[in-house]
Amino acid sequence: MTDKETYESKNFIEEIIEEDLKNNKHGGRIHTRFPPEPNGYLHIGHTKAICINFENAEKYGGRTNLRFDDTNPVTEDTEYVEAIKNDIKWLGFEWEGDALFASDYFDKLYEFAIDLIKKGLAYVDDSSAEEIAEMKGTPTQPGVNSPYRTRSIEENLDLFQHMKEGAFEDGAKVLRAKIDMSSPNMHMRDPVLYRIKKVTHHRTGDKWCIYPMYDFAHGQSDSIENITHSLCSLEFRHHRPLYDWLIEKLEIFPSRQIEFARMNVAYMITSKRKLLKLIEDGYVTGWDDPRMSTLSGLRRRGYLPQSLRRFCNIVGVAKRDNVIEMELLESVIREDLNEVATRVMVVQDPIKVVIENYPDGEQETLTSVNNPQDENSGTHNMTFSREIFIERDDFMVDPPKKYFRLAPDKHVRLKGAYIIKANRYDSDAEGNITTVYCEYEPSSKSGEDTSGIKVKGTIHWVDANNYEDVELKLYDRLFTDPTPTSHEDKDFLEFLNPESLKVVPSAKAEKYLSEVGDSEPLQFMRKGYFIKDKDSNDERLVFNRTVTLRDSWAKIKQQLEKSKQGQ
RNA sequence: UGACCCAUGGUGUAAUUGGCAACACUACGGUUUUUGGUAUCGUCAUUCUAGGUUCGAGUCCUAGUGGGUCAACCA
Repeated sequence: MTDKETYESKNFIEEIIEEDLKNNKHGGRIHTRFPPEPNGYLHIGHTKAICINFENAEKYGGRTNLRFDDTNPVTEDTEYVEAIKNDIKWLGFEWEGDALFASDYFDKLYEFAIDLIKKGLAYVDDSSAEEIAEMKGTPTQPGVNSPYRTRSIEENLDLFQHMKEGAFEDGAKVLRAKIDMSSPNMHMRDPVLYRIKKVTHHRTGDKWCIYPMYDFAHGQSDSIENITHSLCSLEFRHHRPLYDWLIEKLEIFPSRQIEFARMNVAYMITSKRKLLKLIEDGYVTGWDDPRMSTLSGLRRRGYLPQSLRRFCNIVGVAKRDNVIEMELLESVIREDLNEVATRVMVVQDPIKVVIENYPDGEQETLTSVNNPQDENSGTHNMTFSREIFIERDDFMVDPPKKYFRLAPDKHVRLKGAYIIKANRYDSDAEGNITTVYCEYEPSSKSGEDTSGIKVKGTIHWVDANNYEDVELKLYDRLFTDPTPTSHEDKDFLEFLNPESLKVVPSAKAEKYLSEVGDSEPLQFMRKGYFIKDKDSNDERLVFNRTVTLRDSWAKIKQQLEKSKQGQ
């Protein structure tokens, strides 16, 4: 065994951690954190951040805190706190101790601010937001010092205390760090540390009327919690010098910020503001609409938590912008569902088949394997009789050569039952097939076939004398463009897919479907993976399509149609 | 017209740190199959460009090009 064979490739974060471990930095302790703001639901993009933080800690024997970054009471709410906790648990992660809140540190943060003022490194600015923006300059032009920048420490201390006590109106004053108004990094141009907001906070109530900004709360919270590796996305790169500056000046625990590229998935959006817009304007039914990129949406859609985690691991971690193809996500979920889904037969668009040589009034019971991938999955029963439903797609009057399904004078196997042959059919005034008349081969029963008939196709079916009507929700991508929010000249709503949801009000399902559990993964054979929806009740069963099965016939069909047009 | 980050197949990541560009997905073509599913085999790259260092460069250096980020009292 050589080094070559034992070598395992590491991403850049793992390399940093292993280097730190090697140097016994922080005594070999690894402590990460996931810091969501409770102002919306978690989405697929967060999943990557969650996995990176929790899995790296787990891998290197460390811990991970869950800390809510709740420093802006205007947009935050406890409803989101509960939803976020629920989603993280669903993914299978356990955070260290109780959930933490940046708002737990408001007292400490206030002391930090006083410390900074006393060190002559922060000042109270009376300028308006517009004036501050004006004085800040632009990325290509240096800013200018605020006239209030030279206030004495005593005056700053006094003013800041009065800010805290509510002596000033919202926006009248802010506390700023005194750094460098000509820095090429805009975040170092005397960033605002505290602002006045006379707003009730979801946890601290009316105790405070000044609230710290992100830059004065996040890194400090990391430090207070002794976080060793603060893993965040690339857009915070420019904040890092400020993150480090504050830690240095405050002389507190030196957490280290490391940035990675956030994950983008084609045809999905992850802007909380835009997701909220979809809900508010009624394009979707809520945060948990199965078309949403939210974890609650994906869960309702039938995605498995381990699939999402595996997806994030396959995608990897790096520092370049990326858009992951949806096909990869679908491949991962199909792979997992294939292993566990119970197979059932459901006809979505039925036509009736009458088996003329099968005795009228008779019914037999056949067994159906629950999952051919799993020997221990068992079987369930289904009935067969003279009249059955098959899929409209599975019969063609004048089929092309490559069509392996039912057609006049052609044989096909009914999955788990008999071989049948079509003799004739009825159609309505518009030419739609209404009934196909067939004969079956009694010696071809599934598992004991002595007929010797070779068939190329096997189709699914449901006993027309014993079935359950169910509602199906067939979901497709929510947008027609892979990156709907990337167009400067067009609003993302212009790319909404009008066919993102198709409802099948009464599909014909085998009876067994009424017995399946709420979160039992299902495969509707030859159609796709489904999961029972929470809208199901005693009168009506509703199923969401998680993802279709791969469909190579659809491709062949498309090619046939194309070549037909070409002629 | 500033600073910072990034650049390897259609997509996303690798390349044991300077030594035969690999894996997965997609696409295409086979095999198997009582799901046109699953499984399985095969095909698809002169590493953004130009110089340089070196016996040897995807990797190091220089310049360019392209993409991204930063100017909220948001996080």
